[in-house]
Parts: sequence; C-alpha cells; structure tokens
Amino acid sequence: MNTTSKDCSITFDEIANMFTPKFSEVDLSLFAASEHEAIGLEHFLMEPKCNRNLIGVVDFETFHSQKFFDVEDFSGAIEYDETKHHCDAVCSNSAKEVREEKRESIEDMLNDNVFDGKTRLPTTGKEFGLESYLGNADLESLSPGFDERDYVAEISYMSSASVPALQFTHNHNSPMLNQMTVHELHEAFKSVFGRETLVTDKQWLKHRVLFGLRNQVESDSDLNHIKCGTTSYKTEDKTLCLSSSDSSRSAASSIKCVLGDETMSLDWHVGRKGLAGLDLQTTSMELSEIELCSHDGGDKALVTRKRLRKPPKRYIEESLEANSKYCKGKSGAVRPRKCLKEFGTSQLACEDKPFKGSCIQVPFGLPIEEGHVKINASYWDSENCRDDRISSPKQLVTEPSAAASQDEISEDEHVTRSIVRKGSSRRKHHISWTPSEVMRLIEGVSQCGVGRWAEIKRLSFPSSSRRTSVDLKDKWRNLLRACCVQLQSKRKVKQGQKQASHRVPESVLWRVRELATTYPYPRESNSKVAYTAPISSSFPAAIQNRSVALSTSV
DNA sequence: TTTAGGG
DNA sequence: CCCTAAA
Repeated sequence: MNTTSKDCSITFDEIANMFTPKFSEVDLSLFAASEHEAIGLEHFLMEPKCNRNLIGVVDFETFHSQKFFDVEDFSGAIEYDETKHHCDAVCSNSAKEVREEKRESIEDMLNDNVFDGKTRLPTTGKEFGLESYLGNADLESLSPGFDERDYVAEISYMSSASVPALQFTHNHNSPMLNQMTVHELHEAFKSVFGRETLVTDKQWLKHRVLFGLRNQVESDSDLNHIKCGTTSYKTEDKTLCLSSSDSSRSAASSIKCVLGDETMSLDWHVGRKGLAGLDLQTTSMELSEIELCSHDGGDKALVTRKRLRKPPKRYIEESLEANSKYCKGKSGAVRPRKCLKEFGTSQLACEDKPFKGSCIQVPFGLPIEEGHVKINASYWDSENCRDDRISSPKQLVTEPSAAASQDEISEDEHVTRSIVRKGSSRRKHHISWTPSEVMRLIEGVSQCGVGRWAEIKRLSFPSSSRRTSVDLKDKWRNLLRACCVQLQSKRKVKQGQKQASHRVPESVLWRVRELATTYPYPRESNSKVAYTAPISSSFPAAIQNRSVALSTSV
C-alpha cells in the first residue's frame, strides 16, 4: 500500500494514509491486487472531480484485481453487456444516490472481502459489473442516460476544467505522448474513444489516451474473456493485439513507445504478465510480486521475487491439527490411543504445560485438589461392599449404576463429564480411575502378579480401549505410592473425617500392600516393604482375610 | 509389543 | 498421563 502513496503524488497521500493501517492487518495476499491500484488510480483518478470518492475506487481496484481489467475495458469503451446492463439500472438513480450506494457497497465489500485477510479473486460478472460501474459512477457523477461506451468522454464533459491533481510517475515516460500538443492529444483521444473531450489538460489527455489505447487493445483481443466477467483475464499476445488494433494507428505507435519504454508502467507489466496465459489467480500473484519488486527495491528482477504464496501444506495441516485438537480437548472427547504418536511433539506442547502437577492421578489418601473429581467416602464404601460390583450413584458425576461388565461404557461417560468439569488446567486426556477399575487392577495383579500388565489387561480389562498395560502399570505404581503415603500420614497425623473421606479405603490399600509384598515391585516395593512390616500387625481382620485369600489364591 | 522407569 | 529406552 505504500505503493499507493508512491504512485499517486500529493493528492493521494492522504488516501494512502487512510489505507495504511488497514492493510497492515491484512495478509500479504492483498498485495496481489496492489498493482491495480496504480492502474485504477491512473485510470480514474485523473478525473479532476473524483478526488472525494477516490477511496472507494482505490480500494475496489486494489482488492479486486480481476475486476480491474473489466473496469478498464468498461471505461475504455468496450461493449460489455453485463456492464451495460448495470449501467442502465444504476443510471436511473440520481447521481447522489448512486454515490452513496456505491460508497456503501464498496465499504461492505472491503469489509467482507478484504479485511478478513482474503482477497476474493473469483467474482461474478454481475457483481463486478455493478461494482465497477458504481465506482465509476460515483467518480464521475454520471447523469442518467449515460452510456458506458461514452463513459470516458462523458467524464470529459462532466469534469471541470480544473487541472488534474494526480500525476503518475510511470506515465511520464511516454516520449511520443509527451511531445504531442494538446490538439494532437485531442486527436488521439478522439481516435481512441471516438469522441472529443473538452479537457485541455495535457497530462490528463495523455493518460486517457494511453489507457484508452490499452483498453482498446485488450478489448479487441480479449472481449470474450472480459465478457465472462468472472474469468481470468488472459491476453494472448499484446503485440498482436497492437497490430490488429486498427482503431487507432497513432495510438498503437504510442503504445509501442510505452511498451518499449524502460520505465514501463506497472500496468504494462501486468499486461505482459497476462500474456503468459496464466489464470487469474496466478496472474494476480505474479502481479503482486511485480508490484512489490518495482516499488520496494526498484530492481527488475521481477521473476525472482519470492512469491507470496499460500502457506505450505504442512503449515495448514498443523493448523488444522491444532484446531481440531483444541476442539477435542474442549469437548472432552477421549482421544484414541493411536493419535498419540501422530501428534507427537505438538501435543506435548499443548498438554504437558497446563498439566504440570495438577493432573496427576488422584492419589488415594491424598487431599484431592479443588478441581478434581471428588470421590467421597461413599464412592469407596459402595466399593467395599463387594468387590467389582461398584455402583456409586453418589459420585459427584452421577454415574448410573452399572454392572462391572458394563462400566466400561458408564465409566467413559463418567470420564467425559469429569474432564469437562475439570476445566482447562486439567490434563486433556486424563481419565480418572474408578473404584471398579482399581479393584479389577488389584484383582488382576493378585492373579497374574505384578509386572504382567499385558496379561492383566487381557484378563481384567478386556476390550477396554482406554486402559493400556502401561496405564495399569502406572496405576499400580501410583497405588503403591498412595498406599505408602496414606499409611504414613495416617500414622503421623491423626486427620479428621474430612481427609479420611478422600482416602482410598484401607481395605484397598491393604490389598495393595499385600500384593506388593507378594509381588515386589522394583524400588517402590523395597521402600514400602521395609515400611510395611511394622504396620502389618494392624491389619483389620476382615481385610486381612481377604488379602490373604487373594494373595494365596495365586 | 511389552515393560520399566523418568518426567 | 506421557514419553522413551530396552528387551
């Protein structure tokens, strides 16, 4: 957008400034159309009267690169049905109405299409026709009955005799036109547009002639393309067009001069680029590069300019991944295990950070954190009643009582809800161990022994997708730890009921201990065994019996 | 794949 | 719970 202020001297500075902040928010793809800005400005802004509404036009041209050409053609006296149609419709309104309308439409357009960071390249012919027309109408304060074919000439009539305020540096280098007198320019204008103009300003005439010529040339060869309105603006061969353009012989030569000029204006670059037959999208891309090149560095290495491409596939995938992950986490969905490896590091970044300690498996006997799912005594009381069959309607997360065989499902439900409750600070995929699971784990350990987690899983957690052997191992480790801690704390400090309610029932702990002694677990077992010895005397009879039964059953 | 162990 | 090394 800097280009705007550059290209358009003085008068446009203000406008450029107005744009600058907006553009900074948009992604670079916007530059795709920036070169048209210059064109559009050249084309329309030369008109003395148009300053006030320049913004709309500039924006429009800027961000609708495709349309630009059509606009050009339109003003260049091209038979454009679509445009005509709209012209007729719009012309029924008063000039002021049109102006307001156009203003609004352009603003909307900008808001909708530009500032969301995307330049909507594909546009329908109708859309374009209307918009472009409105843009022009506003500029020129068109009167009813206006015919698009006479558009340019009309501008001449309508415009005051004041000197065009805008000058464009890249148009100053047309030797031929520069040498022409006003009269000659008028002649040229006439030959190009088919009618005369009252404007006597040399610069204005020069620009008009240039653009008119160009439009003619392009329209001659590209009328079909233009008619589509939506389609790419493809030019076959500019040179051919020129020679075949008999509507203005002198103009043709002028164009040649321009083309041959070193300081060829950007729009000509555009035109040439278009020759390559690129489709519109590509073309606009190229154009943006050109624009950037010629204005930023001024170097001519147009081709080598780094493209402002869409983000690489990988980037997109990662973004999507992140988004979906985010959604998943929000909804508390249980992620399939498989995903773990696929998501790898990025997952780490997401999950490990917020986790940090707040998501550690609730250690039985330890005070449970605020946000955690609360397992009150009743939870375990019901558990204690008789082994596997836990149904604890009192759980905070009202889990429907279910048979042990079914609690996979009910537990899933429970877990899902738990996660939601836990909030964002919680680890995403934490699944609380239910009493039934713990009991089954203990059962499994008692039968298979510590360390045979895969087997335990097969026996006690069949078809459970969410408890892997690793999970069992971890849980067992945690149980041992909890057991140790709880017993220890129990000895040291006589805690009130409150804490007791959060504890894993001693029966469970005892069983764990029992099993631990039977199947020593590396490290933990050592320290624990050493520690357990003195306690064993305090075994509750009932539990002890059961523990013995369990341990001996293996 | 499973297990052990660190984080 | 996650991750990884080792078996």
